Amino acid sequence: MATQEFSRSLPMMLYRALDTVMPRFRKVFNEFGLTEQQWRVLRVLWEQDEIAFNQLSALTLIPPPSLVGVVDRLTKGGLVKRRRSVIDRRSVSVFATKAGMALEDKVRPRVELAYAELRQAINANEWEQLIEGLETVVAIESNSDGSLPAAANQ
Amino acid sequence: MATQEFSRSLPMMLYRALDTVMPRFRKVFNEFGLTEQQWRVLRVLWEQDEIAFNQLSALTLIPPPSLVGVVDRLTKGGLVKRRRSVIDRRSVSVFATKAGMALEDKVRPRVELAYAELRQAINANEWEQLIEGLETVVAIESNSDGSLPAAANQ
DNA sequence: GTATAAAAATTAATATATTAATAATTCATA
DNA sequence: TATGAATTATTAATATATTAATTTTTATAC
Repeated sequence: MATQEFSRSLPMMLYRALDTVMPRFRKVFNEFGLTEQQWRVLRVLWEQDEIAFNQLSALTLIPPPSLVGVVDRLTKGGLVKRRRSVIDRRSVSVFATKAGMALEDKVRPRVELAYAELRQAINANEWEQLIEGLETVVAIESNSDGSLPAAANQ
Repeated sequence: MATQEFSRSLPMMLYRALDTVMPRFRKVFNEFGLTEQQWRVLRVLWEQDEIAFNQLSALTLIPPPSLVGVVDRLTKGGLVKRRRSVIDRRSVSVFATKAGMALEDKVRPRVELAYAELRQAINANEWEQLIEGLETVVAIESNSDGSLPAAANQ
């Protein structure tokens, strides 16, 4: 039946994979009062003292309009702060407060344990192939209109 | 650097893959005034005359609280209708109206063309391996608490 | 048969995604 | 150097996701 074809399409398989793996992580985030997106922001800031807003958006995969709210709520929680650039007053950077930095020791080991358990559930070779396959997808050139370049159709 | 490790983690790679492939599809949906989720519902109803609400949720991967609104808006647009079961009055089924069915001929070829273009951008073998890898992930047993079964840690 | 539990859809509250538009600033160039 | 274009973050409007709670109905146990 063709509905099966739909269920096994690349987009649906990607969504199903996320639905399979993310709940175990979100459970950890929620224990610390964090949302998934808030954790992603902190995860980046733990390794990068201060980062431009647009780079933070790129690294966390959180679109700018959403990131505004995520940073707002992290700021309200005392975990991060904004700083406006003096050189280019359009741009804003974000950095973690002491409280935000202190969370790393508590949260990160728990998340990495969940990740290790996930990895152990899958054969190492297959895991590697999967990541490589996803990198191939990500490497697809996409124009502003979302269409594929002509060179790809060969 | 460890941020690279984060960017190549399975969840982030899944998100990046979706961010790469979905815009070209959403562009088509939007041309017909449909959201991605609305299209998913119609995509199922085009092949299944009438379907239980909870099965529609499972097939579309739209969680029930979200699906309520999606079906509401499709109903308001005259594309689907609800029917309450006489046998079990808790359950509801959904079916496409004539207008909803008529959309198939216009929308589906456009979506399938976009899908074909996407497939051509990736080597056929790699595509197959990717889908298989995703199926392995989806097959992971997940308990209600989100942890992996002990048998998986071997 | 009745109380209790379970199931199904829904509501509620909050957070995030999507798309378009806007305000402030900087850049480019004529 | 003034002006129009481009950048950056943000707001706005709507749709969806997440989690918990609720309502209605059905199933179960006693």
